[in-house]
Amino acid sequence: MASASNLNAETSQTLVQRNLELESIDFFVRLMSMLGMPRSVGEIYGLLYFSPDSLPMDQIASRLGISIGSASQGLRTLRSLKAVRTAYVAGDRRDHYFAETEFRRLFSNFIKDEIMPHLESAKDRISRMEESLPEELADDEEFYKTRIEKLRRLTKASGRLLPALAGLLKL
Amino acid sequence: MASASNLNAETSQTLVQRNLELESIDFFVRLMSMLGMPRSVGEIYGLLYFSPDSLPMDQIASRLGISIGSASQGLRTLRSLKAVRTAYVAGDRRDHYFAETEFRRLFSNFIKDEIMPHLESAKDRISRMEESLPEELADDEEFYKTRIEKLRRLTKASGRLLPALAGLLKL
DNA sequence: TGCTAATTTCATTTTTTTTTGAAATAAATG
DNA sequence: CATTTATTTCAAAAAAAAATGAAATTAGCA
Repeated sequence: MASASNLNAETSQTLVQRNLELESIDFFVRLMSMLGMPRSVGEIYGLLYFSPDSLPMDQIASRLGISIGSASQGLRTLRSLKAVRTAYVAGDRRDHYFAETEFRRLFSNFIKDEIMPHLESAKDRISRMEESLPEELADDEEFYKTRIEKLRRLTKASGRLLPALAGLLKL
Repeated sequence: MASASNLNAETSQTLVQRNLELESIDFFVRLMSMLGMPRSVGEIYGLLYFSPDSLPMDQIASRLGISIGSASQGLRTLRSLKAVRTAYVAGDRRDHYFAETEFRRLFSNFIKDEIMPHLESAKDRISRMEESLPEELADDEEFYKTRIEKLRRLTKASGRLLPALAGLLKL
């Protein structure tokens, strides 16, 4: 029953495989939570990362012991980050998910979707600060100008650096 | 009363200054929350960032409308990141806080304190995976080996890249 | 088209995180 | 050294985030 693979992929799994799966889930739960993602998202990705076969949502949910609601939401998040994709499996009308494992691309999607929008709105906020300033602040004027300028440099540098980051990721 | 500065720094503030302060608080609350810091921490830093005078804890709390408990906790966090420092003010036994504004250094502290420890433990977890593997996985063996190797490369690259990041931050 | 299985949505519940406030501690002044 | 002021700590309350589960929707199949 060990390695004949997926005649009945829904049930057979060696202990070694299960152990890896658990480590993987643990690994990605932590990683994702550093990136501000909920536990369930990390669990799902961790499960799929070490799954040789793609898995339908209901199996993801039952293997992880989470609700199908959570699974659906989590998969939506992962899909939007392009961290999972779906595969057709003949004779099964369920969607089958597998992990996208090119971290470079994942990262760059994450930066584009989750970080850059914030940076954009930060720019606006800084502009508003600058506009609010030009009254007559006399002695303190320099202080405020300097601080605003610092923020501007910070956002500018981040806006350049972060997208470049994924490119530097030589994996 | 406008610009004579701090004879009575506890109370006098122009509208322009108050407006900047609010924008700054808003700005840093968002930024900090992206980095997983609680609201109060962002508020405190935002307040101090545009404060020409250093401020004692009780004033920070009352200006922000937060409890002194929160202020104490938040300042502890900021201190540990070296994002604020204290200044002596003659004839006042309270500690007076001001914002450290060198973002490059702040960043590198953040990476060192909040990210690198996780990366370290990730390495261990990957080693454990590798050790658990070397039974006989036959056909699937390659799959698992590849995936583990990918994780190793990811953590290795991150461990190099992240600390270097602060250096690249030319502000 | 009608039926059934798969998936999504979302109000409610649960869990986790953050804040509060008051008691404990520490530190400075007279 | 006693008293007052400043700060920390931490149990309890409040707020925020995430998960659940059941109803609604969608999509495939006969």
